[in-house]
Amino acid sequence: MNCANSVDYGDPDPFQWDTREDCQVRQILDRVADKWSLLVIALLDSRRLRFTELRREIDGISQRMLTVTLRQLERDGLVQRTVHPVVPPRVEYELTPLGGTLHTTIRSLVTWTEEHQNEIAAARAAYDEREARGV
Amino acid sequence: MNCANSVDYGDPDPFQWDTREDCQVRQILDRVADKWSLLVIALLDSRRLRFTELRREIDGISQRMLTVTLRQLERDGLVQRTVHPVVPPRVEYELTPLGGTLHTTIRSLVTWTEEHQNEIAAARAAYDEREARGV
DNA sequence: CTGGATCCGACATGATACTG
DNA sequence: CAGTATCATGTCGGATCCAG
Repeated sequence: MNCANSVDYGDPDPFQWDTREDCQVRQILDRVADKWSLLVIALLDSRRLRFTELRREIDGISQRMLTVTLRQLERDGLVQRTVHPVVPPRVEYELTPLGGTLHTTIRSLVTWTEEHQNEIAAARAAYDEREARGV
Repeated sequence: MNCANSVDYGDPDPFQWDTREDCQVRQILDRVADKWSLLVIALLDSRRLRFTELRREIDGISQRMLTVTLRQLERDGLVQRTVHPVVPPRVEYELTPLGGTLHTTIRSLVTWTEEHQNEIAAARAAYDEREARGV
């Protein structure tokens, strides 16, 4: 990880990654790999969605968490928020160009999960089975 | 999302994803996109690392969380745990073939973050600046 | 060295009520 | 409709101690 944020402690690991806590890359990873952020970004593909539409699409998200998540994504320049000065208010969210590049990556993560969910389920079952016999 | 886990409620969204809470894909996403899991998988690239080595590489992780994370990854069939019956104990962790496929995807997420960290930092600064003026 | 078990506090999140 | 504010809570995760 090329980490702009932390001083050089020396002793780089063989993969050139900075796994230190104050590393900016790690902080951003926590943000974009967040449970709700992931879903919002994956949903907003070239669509503009209203607040309520997003809320309806993402089952289980509370109003508060949707608000918080959208604010963070907006702050990070990944999502564009557009307020239409009408009544009742109409606010639309869409990916910025930067957000679009992240969308691709996150999509591949979702795709990986879709493609391998059965293997994972099988691995879990096998593990639990071994576990049960062991105990 | 092709979701093996939940019944069909009808009304699929235009992108064919299942964003319901009981969706298996969402549960797996939460797991693999977890803060610590991400780092462990990203670090274990064709290397076998011992528990203590991992702990040293991942700054800020507690013993407990490393143990918990590794157990989850092992259960999901992403990480192989090898115990050498020596004293003191020697336990090594490495990616399974399945874990290797995930490694690639996660690496691309890390790479994205590395490449765009400056844009994000700039976006944050701009947002905070606007915020400060607004208030 | 590699954990398991326990305790406990902090923070993230949910629920609810209210507002422009 | 799209939030904000407040309060309640429960989970995550750190610290610590112990064991094989």
